[in-house]
Amino acid sequence: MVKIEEAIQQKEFKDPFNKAVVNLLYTHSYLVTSQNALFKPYGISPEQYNVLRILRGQNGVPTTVSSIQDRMLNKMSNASRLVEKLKVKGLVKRSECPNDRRQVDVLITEKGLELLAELQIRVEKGNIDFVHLNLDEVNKLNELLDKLRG
Amino acid sequence: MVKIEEAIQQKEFKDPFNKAVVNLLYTHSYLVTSQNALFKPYGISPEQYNVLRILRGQNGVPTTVSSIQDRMLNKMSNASRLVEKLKVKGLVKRSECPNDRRQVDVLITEKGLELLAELQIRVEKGNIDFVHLNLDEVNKLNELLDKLRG
DNA sequence: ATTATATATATGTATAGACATATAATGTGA
DNA sequence: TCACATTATATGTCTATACATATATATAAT
Repeated sequence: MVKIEEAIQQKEFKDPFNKAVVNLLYTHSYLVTSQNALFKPYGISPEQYNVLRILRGQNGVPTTVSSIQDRMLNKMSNASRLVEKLKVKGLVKRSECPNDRRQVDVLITEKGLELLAELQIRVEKGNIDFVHLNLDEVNKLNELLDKLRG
Repeated sequence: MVKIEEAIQQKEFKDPFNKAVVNLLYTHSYLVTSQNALFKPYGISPEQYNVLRILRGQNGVPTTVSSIQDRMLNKMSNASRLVEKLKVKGLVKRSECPNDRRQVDVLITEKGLELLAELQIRVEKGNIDFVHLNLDEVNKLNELLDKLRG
């Protein structure tokens, strides 16, 4: 186990709260770097994968762009552009919403579902490998992260 | 306290390990968004702030670009370009290393130290506010994050 | 000394995040 | 109806991440 102090060669932190923020940023980078290696061969980014996951969760019910935005892991991201990229790859379909022409209905395609299914196996297996905690510890971590955000 | 399931409207996760990865990505976004509001008025990004912090930690001893890279929170980042941006703002100085002309010595300037000092007060205060945990909990979180990375 | 290899830094390019603004459609109140 | 605010989506721009590659210098091998 490499403590955060060693990992970034910083002797000490102002307090454990500031240390936790740095630790979280650093651990985030560790996870994302690990995940990127998985996504690379599939020509899709983690963020695009996440959008596909959201769409599949709808079970065939079309979703608007703003609804995707609300459910994204990063609220500051840009659902409109991600959907556009997925459309270019043929992984989603976009259609004008009939009752409100401002809205856009988004649906995952068969091709999207197939790619997602294949990717998901690897991502879920990878995530277990990346997290070097036992079951009690990972449950505790989830609890602390939920509480952290207030 | 908002559980991750509510926050991103996902009913359940494959297992607590996959939940933890998603929880970490989401909590990271929460922290970064909170921090950005602090940095905005100073015309500097969190990443540039982090480079300044690394440089100050050297106490006047010049640091090479690759040494900065090693100590960054995100190892995939680009120290060369961040240093260039800080130089344009007059916050760091770059000079060719005499004993190895491939290397570049980087030093924080007076202006950089002043900006860092002013920012640091706000960032450190902010970090305490953002992390809604008590002392025992935050210590436990640090322990779990260190262990998570293996 | 010459060639090959390794290292330090810089640069090119694509995607995403952060944030402001534009555009179009809808809803609301006078 | 008309003016005005609101909402949904798209777009523009800058910074950072991710990763490949270029360039210069240093080191090692022959």
